[in-house]
Amino acid sequence: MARSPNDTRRPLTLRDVSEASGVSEMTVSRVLRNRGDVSEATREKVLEAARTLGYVPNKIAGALASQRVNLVGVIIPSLSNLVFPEVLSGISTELEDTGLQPVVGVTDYSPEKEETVLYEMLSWRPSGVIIAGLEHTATARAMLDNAGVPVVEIMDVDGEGVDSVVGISHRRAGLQMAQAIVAAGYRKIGFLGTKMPEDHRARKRLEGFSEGLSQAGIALRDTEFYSGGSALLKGREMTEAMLARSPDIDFLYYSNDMIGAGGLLYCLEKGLDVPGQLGLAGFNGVELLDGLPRRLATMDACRREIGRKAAEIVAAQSGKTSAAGEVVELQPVIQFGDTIRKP
Amino acid sequence: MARSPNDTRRPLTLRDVSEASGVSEMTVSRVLRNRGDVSEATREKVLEAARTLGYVPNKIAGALASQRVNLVGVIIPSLSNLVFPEVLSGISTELEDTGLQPVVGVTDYSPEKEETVLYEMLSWRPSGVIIAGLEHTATARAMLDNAGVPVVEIMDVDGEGVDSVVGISHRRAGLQMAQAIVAAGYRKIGFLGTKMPEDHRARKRLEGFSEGLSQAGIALRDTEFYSGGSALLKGREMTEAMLARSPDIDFLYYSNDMIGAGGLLYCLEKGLDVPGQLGLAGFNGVELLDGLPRRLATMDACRREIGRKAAEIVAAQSGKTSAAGEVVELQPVIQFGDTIRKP
DNA sequence: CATCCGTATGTTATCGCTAACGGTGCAATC
DNA sequence: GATTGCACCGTTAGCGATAACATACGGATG
Repeated sequence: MARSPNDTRRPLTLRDVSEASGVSEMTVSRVLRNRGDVSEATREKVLEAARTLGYVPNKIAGALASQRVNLVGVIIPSLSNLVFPEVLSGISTELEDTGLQPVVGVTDYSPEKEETVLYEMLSWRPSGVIIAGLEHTATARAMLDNAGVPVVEIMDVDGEGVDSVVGISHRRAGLQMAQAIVAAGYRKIGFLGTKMPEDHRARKRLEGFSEGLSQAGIALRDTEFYSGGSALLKGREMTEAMLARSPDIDFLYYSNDMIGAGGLLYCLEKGLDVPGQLGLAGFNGVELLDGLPRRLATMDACRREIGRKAAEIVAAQSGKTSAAGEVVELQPVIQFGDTIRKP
Repeated sequence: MARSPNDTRRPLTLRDVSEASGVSEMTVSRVLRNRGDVSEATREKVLEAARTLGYVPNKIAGALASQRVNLVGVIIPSLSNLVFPEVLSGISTELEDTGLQPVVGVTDYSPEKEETVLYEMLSWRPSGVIIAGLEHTATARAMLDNAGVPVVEIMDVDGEGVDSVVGISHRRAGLQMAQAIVAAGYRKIGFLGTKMPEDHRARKRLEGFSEGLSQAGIALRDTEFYSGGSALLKGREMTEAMLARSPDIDFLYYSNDMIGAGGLLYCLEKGLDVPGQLGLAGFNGVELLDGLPRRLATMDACRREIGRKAAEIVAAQSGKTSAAGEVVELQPVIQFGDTIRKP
C-alpha cells in the first residue's frame, strides 16, 4: 500500500491521483466527495488509484475553495471535571452523521485563555461554536458576535446570551434544593464548594440556595471552600472541618457530587446517622455515585442532553445565513437518594 | 468594537484591514504575524485597524500558503476514562509555548473509528500525530507511515511502533504486581477487569500478571470481566460475585483503580479484613483514590509524563524533514497503600 | 556627489482544491 | 437528419493568505 515507487516524499495532491487514473482533477474531486455525476467505471478507477497511492485529501485547500469547514468549535473550562466529557459525548453523538466534527478547546476556567482559544478557533472558520457559560470578556463576546456562525452558549441560562443558549438555571436548581431540604425538616445548614471565583455556575447555585433558605427564614449556618486537589479527599477534609467547627449542623449541601461523595464516605466512617442526624446533597448526578455505599442526594444537570441539544442547534443552523437565537432551558430533577430524610 | 459601518456581513479579509490602514496586504500580514521588519508607526496603525474591524486572520488560507499548520492531532480511545484527560493535560502544558495546538479525536476503542478519525485529522495536515496504542488497522498504519509528520504512539511500549513510542510496559507492570503479591504471601488470586476486547493494555497487563504468577507456580484462581456502566458499581458487583463463587480467594487484582475502589468499598462494608484476610490492588494511580477510606494499592501509569514526553518529541521534530523514531519507556512504580500485607 | 546599504514596503506567483460553467458524445425525439 | 436532453467530464477562475523576490527611500561612506 502506497508510496513504493518513486517516493520523493512530495506530498500527494489531486493531480497525482488524476494522473494515475487518467482523468481530470475535477473528476477525482467529484469521486472523492461523492458529488456530481461520475460513471461507475471511472469512479472505480479513481478510487483504486487513490487507494494505492495512499492519497489523503487536503481539507485546508478544500475548505478555502469551498468556503466550508466541517468543524464545530467546542470551548469548555476543563476535561477533568467529568461533567464536560459527558457534554462532549452528547455533542459527538448528535453530530455523528451530520458530517460535522467537534474540535475541543479547554480554558482552565480562565477568561483570558478562553479569549485566546476562541480566537484560535475562529481563525479556522468553524461552522459553529459551542461554548460553556454566559460570562465572557468583552473581546470574546465581540468575537462571538461577529463570528457569523451559529453560537450556542451552554450549561447555564441565568443571563444574557449572544445567540442561542442551552442549559439549566443553576440559581433555580439551588433554590429548589434549598426548598427540598427545608421541607425535609433540616434547619442548620452548611454549604461546601469550590473557591474558584470563575465558576459562575457554582456561584449561582449558592445564590439560589441562600435565597431559598432566606424565604424560609433560615440563614446559612456555615460555609467552606476549596480549590484544587482530589475532590473526594477535599470533600472529606472539608466535612471534617465543618463538623468540628459547627457540630450542631444538620445538613451539608455540596456544590458537586465528587466532594459530596467524599463527605458521605467520611460520615459513614464516623458512624454518623445519615440522613437522620445529618443530611447530605450534592449536584450533578454523576454515574460514580451508583457505586457508593449509599446513594447521595443530587440533582441531575442534564449534561448529555445539553450537549445533544446544542449540537442539534448548530447542525440545524449551519449553512443558514442567520437564524434567531434559541433559548432552551432544561429542567433538572432532584434525586433524593438515601441522604435526605423523607419529609 | 467592530462592524458597525457598512456591515454587509462579508467576511473580513486582509484586504479590508489593508484598505482601512492604507498599507499593502503583505504589510498587514507581517504585522499580524510579527514577522519581518515593520516600522513602529505602521504597526500601530495596522493593529488599530484590525482591532476596530474585529478582524480574525484566516488560518485556512494561511496554512495553505505557508504549508504550515500549528495543529497536533491527538487520538485517544475515550475521554471518560480519567486517564486520557490527564495525558491530554500533559500534552497541553508541554505544547503551551511552542505555538502548537492539540486537536483531540476520540475512537471509543473502535479500530474502525480510529481509522476514520485519523483520516479526518490527516486531511488537515497537522504538524504531528499522537495516538494511543500500538495496535491499528493496516490502513491506519499505512496512513501513519505516509503522513510525513512525526508520529508518537503512546501509553504502551509492548510492540512495534510506527515512529516514536512513549509509554510503559503493561506486561511488565502486570508481572511486577504479581511478584509483589506473591512476595506478600498471597496465593489464591483472582483477576477482575474489562471485557473490552480492544483494550490491549489491560490484556497485556493480565498476560504479564499471569506469567508472574506462573513463575511462582501459581495459577489464577478466578476471573471476572465487565463492560460498560459505572465502574465503581461494577467493581462492587464483580467483587461480590467473585467472593461468592470463590470464597477462599485471598487477593483481588483489578485492571483499573475505579473498579478497585468499588471492590474496596464493598469489602470494607462487609467488614472483611483488608489486607489481612484479603488483599486488593488496582492500576493507574488516580487521584480519586486519595479520598477513599483506605488507600488502594496501585501502580502509577505515568499518564501526565507520557503526555509531556510525547508532546516534547512532536515539538522537537515538527519542522524537521525526518528524524529517527525514539522509544521512551517510563517506569511505573508500585504504591502499596494499605491493601497489601507488608511482606 | 555617486555609491552602497539596510530598512520598510509593495508585487507576483503560488498553495491544493472546488464552484461555476462549458463542452462532448450518444440516445431519444420530432 | 436536425434537435433536444442527459450523463459525464474538462476548463477557468478564484478562495485568502504567504514566500520570494522586487523596489523605494534616507542616510552613511568614500
